[in-house]
Formats: sequence, structure tokens, C-alpha cells
Amino acid sequence: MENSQSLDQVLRAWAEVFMHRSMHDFWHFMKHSGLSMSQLSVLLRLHYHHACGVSEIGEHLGVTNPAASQLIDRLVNLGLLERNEDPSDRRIKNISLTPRAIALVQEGIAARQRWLQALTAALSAEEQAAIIQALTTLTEAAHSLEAQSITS
Amino acid sequence: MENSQSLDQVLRAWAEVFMHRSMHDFWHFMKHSGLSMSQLSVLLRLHYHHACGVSEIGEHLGVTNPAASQLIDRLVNLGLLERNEDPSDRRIKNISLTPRAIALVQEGIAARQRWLQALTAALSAEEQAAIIQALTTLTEAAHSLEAQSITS
DNA sequence: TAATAAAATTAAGCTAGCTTAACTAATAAG
DNA sequence: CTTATTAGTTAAGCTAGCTTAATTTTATTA
Repeated sequence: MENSQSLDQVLRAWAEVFMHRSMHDFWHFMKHSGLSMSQLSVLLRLHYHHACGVSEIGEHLGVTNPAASQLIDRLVNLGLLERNEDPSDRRIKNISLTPRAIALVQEGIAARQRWLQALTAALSAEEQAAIIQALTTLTEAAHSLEAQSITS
Repeated sequence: MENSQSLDQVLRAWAEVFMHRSMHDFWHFMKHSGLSMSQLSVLLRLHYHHACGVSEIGEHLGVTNPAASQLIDRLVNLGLLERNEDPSDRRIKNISLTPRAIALVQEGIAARQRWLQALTAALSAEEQAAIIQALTTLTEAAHSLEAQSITS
């Protein structure tokens, strides 16, 4: 069929344009916030998962315990993280995002959201319906793939 | 309609899961390659745009000229960049990716491609057709939005 | 041709982020 | 109760990445 590209090509083209844009935006977000990749990784980890101890953050980042401790220390000083003793085990420090950090992460997510909305704003009802269907399918597939990888 | 979410919700959910995955992958790519965010930014800039001088790279990264020069110097020593005199103006050094750097960037892109393929592998023909249509529309919209922003 | 401008580099100095090694405090095990 | 283990921090030292200031080389302009 002349008006239909292969799924492979379409995925490639979409990933290319989405990633190019995402990396560009992320770079500017780093510059604008003044935070490093390591610092933003900590904030994102805490946004997507639950509050946790110092070691878990270091493990997730692939750095040593002292590195995680120092990184957290700087973020605490910046007012982006809170460090509280775990009442059940006073050796553990529970690390969590401050309201300011939550707002910062939300703003980063919202920026991407605005870009996607701009993409779809001028589309017809039919095109929008197709996108709703397609992205719902993809999102579900992503979630089930993630559920699989947890068990493996 | 009960089985149809709003476009807004769908975009939000998709951006969330896609970004979470992308950031996770990107972090591991950095760790695995041993390259910093700044270094990868240079490689991506050169992948998406043409070869250019030192100043342009610094400008794109939002750093000073000496910072760009030093960054490039390290990447040249790593065998990822080539630095050649511009024959038309010998003050300018033309910076370009080496074959090794091209392969590195391609591998990063291919990894994301494989993830998307895994997402769509188990889908029905109808679902695949809807995704082809939707992502083609989104990719075109992204390109035309980018074309607009160049002129503004 | 002499002065000026432009592109890149070098030098000096700072901070972030990482390492390993040594240390403190709290819990678990014997 | 004493010993070992676990969680986290502190200390010392290194490199990357950034800055500003000074320098070198090439091109432009008066």
C-alpha cells in the first residue's frame, strides 16, 4: 500500500524526533535549574519510586555509599531533599523530596506535556481518536513489559 | 463514552512512561559508555546537526569557548571526535564524529528502537495499523512545529 | 602594510562528583 | 553482654567541567 509505511520505520522516525526533542529540553532544564545529571537522577528516582535510604539511592545510581551521601547532602542544602531518621531503625535516614523539589519535577514533566499538546492541538477529531487509541495501547504495553521485567 | 479517555490524559500517561524509561536508559548508557552528559551532548549535537567549529558547540551547550575547547580536546583524546582545520579559514577547526562515535550514538538509538519494537511485537494488525497512523501524524506534527520554531 | 577582529587554545583556579579508607552509631547475633 | 554487622558520614585525594584572563594564529579592514 502506497500510503502506509512499515511499523518499524514509523517507530524509528518517532523515536528519533521524540528523543531529539527530549534531550534538548532536558539539557535546557538542567542548565535552567542549575542541577547536574546526578542530582536530577536522584530527584527523578524519588519521584517515580518511594522515599528510601541513602544506600538504595547510591545503588540505583551505580555509585558508592559515600558518593550518594554527599550528593544527598548538597541537595538537602539546596532545599530539595529532606533527611529524616527512620523511627523503626535509627541507622536508616529516610530521604524524600521537599515541596520545592516536587514542584520542580512537575514543571519538567509539564513542559513535555505542553509540547505534546502543541503537537496535537491542530489535529482533526479522527486523528485525535487514532492517537488516543494508539498511545493507550503503547502505554499499556509498556506497563505490562515493565511488570514482566520486575519478575525476571 | 466509557472506554475513551481524554487526549490530555493519554498524552500525559504516555509521556510519563516514555520519559521514565528513556531517562533510565540514558543514565545506564552514560554509565556504560563512561561519558558525561556534556560529552554526550556534544556527540548528539554533531549527530543531529552538521560538523561545525568549536564556538558553535560551546554556544549550543551554553558554555564558554574555553570550556568547549577542553571538552572537545578530551573527546579527541578518547578517539570520538576529529578536529581538522577548515581549508577556507584556517582559524576554524572543523569538529566531526569519528566512526567509533557514530557507532556509539547509533547503538544508543538502536536500544530505544528495540524497546519500542518489544512494545509493539505482540499487538494485533489493527492495533499496529492504528499506531502507524498515530505516530506518523505525531512525527509530521513535530517536524512542522520544529520548522516553525526555526523562523520565530 | 599596520591595526583590528575573530577563532581557538593555554593557564590558573574553583566546585561537583567520584573513589577508598577510616570512623560513628545503632541493631542483630552469639 | 560482647561481638559482628549494617547504615551512614567524614576525610583525603583525584578528575571533569566550568570560569576569567592572557596568548597565539589567521583573516579582515583602514
